[in-house]
Amino acid sequence: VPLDAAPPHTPDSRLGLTHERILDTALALLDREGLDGFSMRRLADGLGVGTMTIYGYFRTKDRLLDALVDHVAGAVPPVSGEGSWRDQVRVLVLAIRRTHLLHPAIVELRLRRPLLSTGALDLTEAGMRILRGAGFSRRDAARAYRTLFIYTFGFAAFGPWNGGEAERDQTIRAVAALPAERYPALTDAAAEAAEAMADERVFEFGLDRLLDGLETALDKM
Amino acid sequence: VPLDAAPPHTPDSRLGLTHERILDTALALLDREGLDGFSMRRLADGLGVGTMTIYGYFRTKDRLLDALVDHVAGAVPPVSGEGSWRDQVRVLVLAIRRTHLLHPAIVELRLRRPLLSTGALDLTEAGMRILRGAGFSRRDAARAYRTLFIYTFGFAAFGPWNGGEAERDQTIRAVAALPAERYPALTDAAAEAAEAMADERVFEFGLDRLLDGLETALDKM
DNA sequence: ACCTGAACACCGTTCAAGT
DNA sequence: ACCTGAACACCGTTCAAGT
Repeated sequence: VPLDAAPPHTPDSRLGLTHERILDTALALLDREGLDGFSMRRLADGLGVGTMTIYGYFRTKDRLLDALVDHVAGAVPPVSGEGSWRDQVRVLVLAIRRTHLLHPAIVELRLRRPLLSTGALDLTEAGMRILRGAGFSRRDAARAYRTLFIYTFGFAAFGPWNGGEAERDQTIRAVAALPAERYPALTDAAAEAAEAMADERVFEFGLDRLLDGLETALDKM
Repeated sequence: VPLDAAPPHTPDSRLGLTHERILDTALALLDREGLDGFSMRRLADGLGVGTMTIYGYFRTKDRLLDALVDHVAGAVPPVSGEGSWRDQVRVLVLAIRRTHLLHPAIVELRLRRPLLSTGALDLTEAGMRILRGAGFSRRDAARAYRTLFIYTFGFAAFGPWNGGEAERDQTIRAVAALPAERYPALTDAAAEAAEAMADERVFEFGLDRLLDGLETALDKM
């Protein structure tokens, strides 16, 4: 488990190339084309550089992707320490969510990679500070942060389909058209089920339930 | 949003090929090699068949993967309707979790695909039935199921590293070695934080908090 | 030293041909 | 009709060569 995705080598570029510029261009390509459309060859084209030049800055494609994940984690704005612990957790979690929703492919990448990069650790530290300050034990704070973290990334990953209203209407119709004998509970609540699959507010609904549960556990300590 | 990943075409095989046999072989290959190691060419080799033969059964690789996702969702054992709604939800969610933990690559695939396959709908129906029976409104039941579903898949996806004890010990050491000035809360709880990243019980901790929160909401209705 | 084209071992899928 | 090899347009990465 490498603690840092830090660049192994920093050439003195003759082409004005830097890790930063490569990462920015790579992120834009990833946002535009998705994971499937992203390739070292296309990235090199976008940078106006030979394919193999990138390998002087990142040893492999995987290393570059690791750095990209950390790059985005580092882009989550720091949160202020004001308000109740619930408010602070909400702000932190929503900041993580907002930043990562801008880069869906990054969420996908996180699945396969370790989380111990500097960007991720800063977020963990922020979360642990809030929860410990609220009075959670070391163990419960660690578990609570992990739960909140996975909930947030789970929603960013599996959450609302980015499709528009048309797709939601289609989903409602599809669910309503299911055979009622086999799916009684589902067809009875077709509109609500489709809405829950597409609606942004479901994230906050679940988050509030989770925070309620954590508060109950805290009161019992 | 296609409601069913059903095969578009079923040839009368001269080689004893069926969709079922292709899917079983594909799942074994996927489990063994991961998403990166999975290819149509390798699958065809495993089946002792020309690569292009598979295209007579599944129109593209993506269609085959869709069918595979549904195949696994359909393999979740049906749950009995006994006990409190909390117990029933726990049993359902743990069944989904257990089945999908056997096939990590399937969880990864779910990220990119719609969820409206027959296998997934059966699980939604089971969940909705339990929650509606407990007394949740149509809307809250739909939201609660979606939250539980995403929590479960989020944990299956981002959850415990499959690494063994060695990796966990390494994580503890890595976290403990962080600079305490920058990561005071994290280094103070290094062992607990590492444990939360590797420990199986964190899933149930968070699930219980979520169920507590849902119960509170139910009581207020 | 920084940079790169050619080459290697792979992909998914089209298409025409084989039975 | 079912099945398939060759071919096309791609990959990531090694390696030797260019400056």
